[in-house]
Amino acid sequence: MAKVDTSLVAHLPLFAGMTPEALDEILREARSARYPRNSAIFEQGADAQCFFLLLHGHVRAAKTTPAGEQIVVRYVAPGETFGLAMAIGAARYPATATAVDDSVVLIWPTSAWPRLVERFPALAANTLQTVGTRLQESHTRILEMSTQQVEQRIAHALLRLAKQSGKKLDHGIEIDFPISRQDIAQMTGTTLHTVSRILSGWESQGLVESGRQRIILREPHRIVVLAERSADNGAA
Amino acid sequence: MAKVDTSLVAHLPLFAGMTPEALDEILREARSARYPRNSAIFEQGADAQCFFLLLHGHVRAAKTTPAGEQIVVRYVAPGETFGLAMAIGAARYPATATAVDDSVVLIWPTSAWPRLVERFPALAANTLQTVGTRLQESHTRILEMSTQQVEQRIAHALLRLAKQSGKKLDHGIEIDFPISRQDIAQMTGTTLHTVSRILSGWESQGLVESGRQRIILREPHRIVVLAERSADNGAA
DNA sequence: CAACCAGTTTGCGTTAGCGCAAAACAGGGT
DNA sequence: ACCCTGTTTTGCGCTAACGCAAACTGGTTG
Repeated sequence: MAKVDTSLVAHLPLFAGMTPEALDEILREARSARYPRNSAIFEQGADAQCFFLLLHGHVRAAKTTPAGEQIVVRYVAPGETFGLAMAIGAARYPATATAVDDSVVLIWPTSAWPRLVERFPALAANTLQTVGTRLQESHTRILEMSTQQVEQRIAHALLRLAKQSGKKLDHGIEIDFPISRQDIAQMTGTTLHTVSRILSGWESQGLVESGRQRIILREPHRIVVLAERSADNGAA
Repeated sequence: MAKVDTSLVAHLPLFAGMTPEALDEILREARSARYPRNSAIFEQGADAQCFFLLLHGHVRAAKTTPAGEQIVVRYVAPGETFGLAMAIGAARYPATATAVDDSVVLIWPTSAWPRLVERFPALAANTLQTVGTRLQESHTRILEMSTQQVEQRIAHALLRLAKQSGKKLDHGIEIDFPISRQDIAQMTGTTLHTVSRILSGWESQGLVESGRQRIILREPHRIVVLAERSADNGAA
């Protein structure tokens, strides 16, 4: 089994407050794997045999309705865990995970979780922290969907992506993984048509520069203004 | 300090897998309090000095935007915990909690949490389970808001309330705490006007019976049909 | 018992955003 | 270099739901 360098992951929230020996012991139970761009990591409904830690790349977690409509639950950035079905006592994955870029992950068998938690209680505490934060973010998203209109939601979504996975450019920030209009629509609860129209509008105002699965925020500050503008204080 | 009967709470998920002695020790750190109907338990943004376990009554957790709009995050039923800001490492409550009915709660000081978790690791594991479940429910809600129309969302919301806090009647199920049209609107991301219109419609079809802060589902099965109907297979 | 008040109902005009359809576009593979 | 496929753009009509305004209801209070 390939050895994982502890120094690369020691600083992650998941391992906060752990001794190097503990970390070493935990990592010994993991294997690593590479997923090429656009490959499935696991499918919604499959039994949750493993949980994951993303080392490199980007992963999209999406949920599908019986009718086949999808929403993006979140984009996973390097250093984050995903596929934690066992944390909530679920036997099956509640969402589908896809590598949107060539990705490298650490993989633990779900069966190892109880033992690891027993031996390293900090693991449960740290995971609780993470899951709690995600719950908050979820609530914020619900709040936005309930109270803001589409343009503002898209602005927020892009700013969040920029913060989480933005690559600083000379002038602007680029979302550094492939993302389509459709994906943004599924993050914000709208349609790809509406997203396209809005981004076109922004592009003609010089706020963004975008193309095939590529988005650069040229004027982040002005986008923040859009995001925070309430329903009535529209354009002058 | 009033003594709490362990047998009343021993079966709760929060205390799963704990010895009676452990439970006793945990309960010794708690005090109990009573909140009359419509009284505030804590406010969004206040520092999170305590966390709570609801024994009797019902509590509404709501989040407010800077602009003053509200959404209902969830209704807390007896046996559930709330105000777990410390679980996610937040210093302040992310939402406001209000007793919607005369309620009795157990209260622990947030400061006791680290010690309790260290002494009883199962506490963290159980809480993780709970928070994880709530995260899933959140995602389901986002999915619904993205893909379903208002009538279906309201149907789902009422069915959920009925399941969580429904009182079985001879014919039908009554939501057994006061809930207004406005509240339902804030749960489903719509306006009280729209909720009122839809409930009026249902009432004239005999699906529900409702009045001032009171709702009885008379035909739960037919409401399930409404909830599951996809966008296109409308009325015959 | 009357006045009040919070919650509810309903009508009506408006509109943000959807849905369909079709065209333009951009890569990647052979 | 060319085709093929997946993505993006844009036009146009439509409608679900909003927003405002006004009337109504039933429980509570002085």
